[in-house]
Amino acid sequence: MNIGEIARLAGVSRSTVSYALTGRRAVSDKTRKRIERVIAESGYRPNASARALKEGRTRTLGLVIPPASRALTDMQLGFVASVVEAAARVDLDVLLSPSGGDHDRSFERLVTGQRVDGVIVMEIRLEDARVARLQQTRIPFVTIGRTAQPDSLSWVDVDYAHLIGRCVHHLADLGHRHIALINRSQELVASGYGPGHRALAGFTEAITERGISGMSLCCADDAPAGHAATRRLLAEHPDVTAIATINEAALRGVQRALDNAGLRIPRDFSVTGVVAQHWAEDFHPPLTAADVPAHDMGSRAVELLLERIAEPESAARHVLLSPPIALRSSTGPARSG
Amino acid sequence: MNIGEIARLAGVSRSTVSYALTGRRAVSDKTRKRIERVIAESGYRPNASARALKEGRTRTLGLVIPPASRALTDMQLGFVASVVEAAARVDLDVLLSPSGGDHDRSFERLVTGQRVDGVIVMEIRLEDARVARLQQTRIPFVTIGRTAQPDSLSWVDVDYAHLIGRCVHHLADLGHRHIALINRSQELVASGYGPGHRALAGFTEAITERGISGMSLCCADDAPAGHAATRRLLAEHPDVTAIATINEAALRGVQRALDNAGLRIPRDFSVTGVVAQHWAEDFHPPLTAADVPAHDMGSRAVELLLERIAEPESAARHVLLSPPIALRSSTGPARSG
DNA sequence: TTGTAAGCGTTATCAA
DNA sequence: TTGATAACGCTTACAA
Repeated sequence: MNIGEIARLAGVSRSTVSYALTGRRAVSDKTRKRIERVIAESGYRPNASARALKEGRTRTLGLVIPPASRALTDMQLGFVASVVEAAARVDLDVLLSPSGGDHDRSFERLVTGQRVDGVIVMEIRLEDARVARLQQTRIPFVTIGRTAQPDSLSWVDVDYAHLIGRCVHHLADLGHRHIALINRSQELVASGYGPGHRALAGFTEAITERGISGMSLCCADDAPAGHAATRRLLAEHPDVTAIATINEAALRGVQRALDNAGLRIPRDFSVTGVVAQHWAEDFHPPLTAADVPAHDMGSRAVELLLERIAEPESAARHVLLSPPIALRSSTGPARSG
Repeated sequence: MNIGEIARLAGVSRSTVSYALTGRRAVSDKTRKRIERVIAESGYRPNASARALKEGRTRTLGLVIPPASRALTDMQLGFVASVVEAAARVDLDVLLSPSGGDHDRSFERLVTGQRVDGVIVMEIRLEDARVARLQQTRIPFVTIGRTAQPDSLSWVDVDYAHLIGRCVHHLADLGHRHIALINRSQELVASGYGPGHRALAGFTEAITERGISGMSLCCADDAPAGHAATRRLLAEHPDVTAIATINEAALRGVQRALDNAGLRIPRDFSVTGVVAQHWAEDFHPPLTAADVPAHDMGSRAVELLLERIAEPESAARHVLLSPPIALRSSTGPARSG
C-alpha cells in the first residue's frame, strides 16, 4: 500500500494525495474527503524512509546513552525517559545509541548516516571524544552535561558546584565544622566526569570561604560501597558531623553505616546533597537535598536541539539548572562536643 | 556527499561504488582500493533512508516502553539497556516508543510507518491493546511478558508462578506455616499485569499443596508503600513469619518495617521472592531470591525477533525463564512459638 | 570487471 | 483545483 495505490483508488494523482496529506497545497473539500475515506479504509501511512529521503530530514532524534555494560543510574534513566517523552510530544522519534568512547559503530551510524536530524549526548566528560566527533560533522547536537570548553556548545546541566556549595553553607550555618563530600566513583572522576569535578570545586570553595574543615572521598555507585566508605570515614575522621553527596546510589549504604554506628539522623549526624527526588524521599528521614530535575533536563535538551536544527547557525545556548534545596529532615544543628 | 560524488572522484560508476561498499559483487582490488581511499578522505557514509527505501528494510528495531509518566522500574530499565545492547551487537538501531494504551501517535508511526523491521513490546498485559494492534499489521514482533493467549505469539517471560511457588516451598520446608505474598500495585494487578496474576496463582497453588496458610496483598512500587503494607501485615496477621514478594521497589520499606518491629532477618522473620539481582544484593542481609535475568531477557527477545523477521511464517517461539533461587541469607527456620 | 538504467515511495516544481 | 514528472540517494538487474 503506497501513495500511488491510494491515488488510484481515489481517482486522483499522487501529488494530490500528498497535498491532501500534508496540507501544503489547497485541495477541494470533495476530493480531500474522498482521499481521506480511502486512506482510512486501507490503513495507509506514508513510508517514513521515502519521506525522509525526499524531505532531507528524518523526524528522528538520536540519543547517545552510556553502554549497557555500565548500568544506567536512576538519574540517567530519568533523562532517557524525559527525552523520549518530550520528543514524542512533538511527534519525533528517538533512536538510541549505546556508545562509550570513540569508534563505536552505532555512534558512527547515528552521526554520519543521516539517520537522525540531531543528537543528544548524555554523560558528558570534560574531554569527550564523542563531542569532538560531533563537532567535526555538521549535525546539530546538544549535551546533557558540559565539557571543559562549553561556551560554543548548546547544553543543559545542573550547577553541581553551586549546589554543593549551598549544601556546605547550610551545614556550616547549622554549626557543622567538619564536613565530608562523598563523590562518585574514582574511575568516573578520574575519567573527567564533570559533576564529580565541579562538585569538588564547589565544595572546596565553600569550605574555604567558611574557614571550616572538609574532606572528600570517592565512592562507587552502589549501597555496599556507600556503606564501606562511610564506615571508613567515621573511623578515620571521627570529628566529621555531616556529609554532602552527589552519589545517590550510595545513600542506602551511608544510611546503614550511620545506623550501625549508632548515629541518629539528624540528631547526631546530618546528611544532604544533590540527588534525584526519588532518592531524597526514600531516605530515612527524608533527605534535605537539591532535587536533580531529570525530567526537566530532558525536555529542555529537546527544546534546545530543536532550536539548533531549525537554525544551525544561531548562537549556542546554555541552560544551567540550579534547583532549590528542599528542606526535609536529614540536617540539623551540629552535636556540640 | 553522496554515492555519485564518490563515483565521480574515484572515476567509476555509482554501481561500482555500491558494490565495493556492500561486497555483493566482485570489484577489482585496484578500483576497490581507489574507492576506499576516496571514501576515507571524504568521510562518506551511505544515506540510511535511501538505503532503507531501496532495500525495503530499515535495519532498525522498535522498542515499546511504558510512558515516562509511569516511572520505569529498575527491571524495565534493564530490559531497555539489554535490548539496545543486543541490537547494537548485530548493527541494528533501536527506536523507542513510549506508549501506554492504544491510539498513540508514536506507536502508530512505529507499526505502520515502515520505520522499523520489527517491534519488541514490554510490560505486557493479559489483554493488551498494543498486541492486538500489532497482530492486525504484518510487522514481526516479540513481547517481553505474555498475554492471556500466548500460544501464537513469540515471547520471552519469567515463570513467576513457578518461582513464587518454589519460594513458598522453600519457606514451608523451613517450617513456616503462615506466609504472605507482597504483590505489585493494586492498579497494575487490576489492569491485568501478568506477573502479578501469575505470581498469585503460583503462590495459591503452593500454599494449598503444602496445606499451610497464605495471604496476599498488593503494594505500590515504592519504599513507603512497602513500609505501610508490612506494618499493616504485622499488625493484622501476627502469625505470619515470612514474606515472598515480586515487588522489588517495596523491599526497602519492608526492611524498615521489620526493623522497626524489632524483627531480625532471618532469625525472627524470613523474606524471599523474585527480584532483580541488584535489589537482592542490596537487601540486608542479602536476599534469598530468584534473580530476574533482565539482561538475558533483552537479548533473547532480540534473538527471537530476528528469527521472526527472517522467517515471518515460522512457528512462534517462547522462552520461559526460570532462574534458580540464589540462596543468600534472608531465610531461615521459622521461629517456633 | 565494470557501466547503464530502472525503480523504491515520497514531495515539489511546473503546467494546465 | 489538479496532474504529470523530476528529483532524493541508493541497490540491482541487465548489458557490455
